[in-house]
Amino acid sequence: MVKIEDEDSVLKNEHSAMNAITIDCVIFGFDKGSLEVLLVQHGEGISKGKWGLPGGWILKKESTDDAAHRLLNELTGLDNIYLEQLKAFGDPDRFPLRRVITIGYYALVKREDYNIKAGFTASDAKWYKINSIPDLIYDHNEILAYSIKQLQNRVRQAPIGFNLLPEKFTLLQLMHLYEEVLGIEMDKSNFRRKILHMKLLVALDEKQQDVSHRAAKLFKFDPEIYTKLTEKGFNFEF
Amino acid sequence: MVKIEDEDSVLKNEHSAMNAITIDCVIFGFDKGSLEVLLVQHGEGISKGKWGLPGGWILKKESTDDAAHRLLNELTGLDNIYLEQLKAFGDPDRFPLRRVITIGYYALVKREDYNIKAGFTASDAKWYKINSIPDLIYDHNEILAYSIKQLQNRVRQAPIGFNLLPEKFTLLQLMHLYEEVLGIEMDKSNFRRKILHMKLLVALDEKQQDVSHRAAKLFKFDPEIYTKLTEKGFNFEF
DNA sequence: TCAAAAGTGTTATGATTACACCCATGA
DNA sequence: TCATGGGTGTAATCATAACACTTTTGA
Repeated sequence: MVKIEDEDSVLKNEHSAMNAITIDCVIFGFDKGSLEVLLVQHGEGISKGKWGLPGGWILKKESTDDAAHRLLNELTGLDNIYLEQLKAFGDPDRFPLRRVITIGYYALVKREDYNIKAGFTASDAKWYKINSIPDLIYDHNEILAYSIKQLQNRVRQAPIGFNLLPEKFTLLQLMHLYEEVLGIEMDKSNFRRKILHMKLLVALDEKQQDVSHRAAKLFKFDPEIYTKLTEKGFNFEF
Repeated sequence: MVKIEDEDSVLKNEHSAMNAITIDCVIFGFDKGSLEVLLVQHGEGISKGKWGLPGGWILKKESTDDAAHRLLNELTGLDNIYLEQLKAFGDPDRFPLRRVITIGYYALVKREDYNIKAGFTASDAKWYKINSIPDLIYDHNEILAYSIKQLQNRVRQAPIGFNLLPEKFTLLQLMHLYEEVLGIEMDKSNFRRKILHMKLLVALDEKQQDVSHRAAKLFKFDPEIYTKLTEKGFNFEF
């Protein structure tokens, strides 16, 4: 079971893992027009009941990236999650018991894929909307704030936003995602023109189901053009 | 005296500092139209004679940012250097003796300010042009490559490039800096229009001295607009 | 007087913005 | 039939790219 770096695991895990460095992970999801993050609750110790970012220790034989992937998998059961390192957070007083530096990561998951792993209950892990985040343990509010800025930057430079959407999506869903992440309003018509002009999307022969208005065309993204744009970046200046 | 993380200091410094984490720093300079980095030479141990990035240990009571500033100051004598963290490099085999994770930083210095510190000789530290970097110790070539990419990104989003130039500079010097960092050619006329249009620069009542052609007007940047643009970013899409 | 760099001006093209408008569909 | 979102069209404005041109100055 994944733990957030807590007072107990500090004492228990020293022998089997790197003992001055942890991983903390901001997991983003997008649901009903809202950007959310997955937080976990401390079970024991002095921070009992408080929420924080999921995290844990780095094993002696694994890279930090591997450690982050492993922790994510233990929590969500998902492989192949989009994951990027943020940076290291190294304030000497960030962790109360002793000096621990943490490496921040952020992940983008499709909410349709997400299922809480056995070992976790609804009271252990919960999605929080980005604008109603509680007071978190240690420096986790700072890490979260940094991750949001980073997401806003990255989303305008590479087509990573798709990792938050279902395989098939409508143009307006995509636009709402950008509006929510960037905190701005966009023009429907101009957005359509711009995004279609990039040739990144493939129109499907399918329409939305079960909506109480005109059904919109569904799109997916072209994986070939996606990798091309991810490598050389793109300019999404809204 | 600054050390790059070497086999000796691993053994000597364990008691006084964080022993599984180091700092490595890419120091960029701009001289005669070329982008350069400052490398230091290993004095002892199995990597004797090889070049690497300057780096060192993090003291128990200092933040990672403070550690990077301290190491830079010990090496160059400079305070107030422009410094940004890159990310943590955490491959389990990156350091040969045992598991050490390093936090990469990059710094931008004005070559006019730079003076090698007492304790260093010319054979200890040397500027290398970006396109003739030797084979470096550990994963330092990887860290350097990453820092160049990061510099290219940042330079197009915030006016940080000025940290590499003297206080007073001509528009063409600035343009050549961008050309060198981004590895592209630019149009003089279009560059002038674009950069002046941003209102970031202040024209001085001074001209270049001692040039064998028409002397160019000197500029400095407006610190107020500079901070504004640094906060909200700018778009330098060349 | 010539080379070298400083500095200005012009035009075509394309992207961006701010709209207004029509369409399809379930309640 | 009306509310809701889906989808199209257009004109004004602005940024960019490519280019030719003039000016200044030391050697």
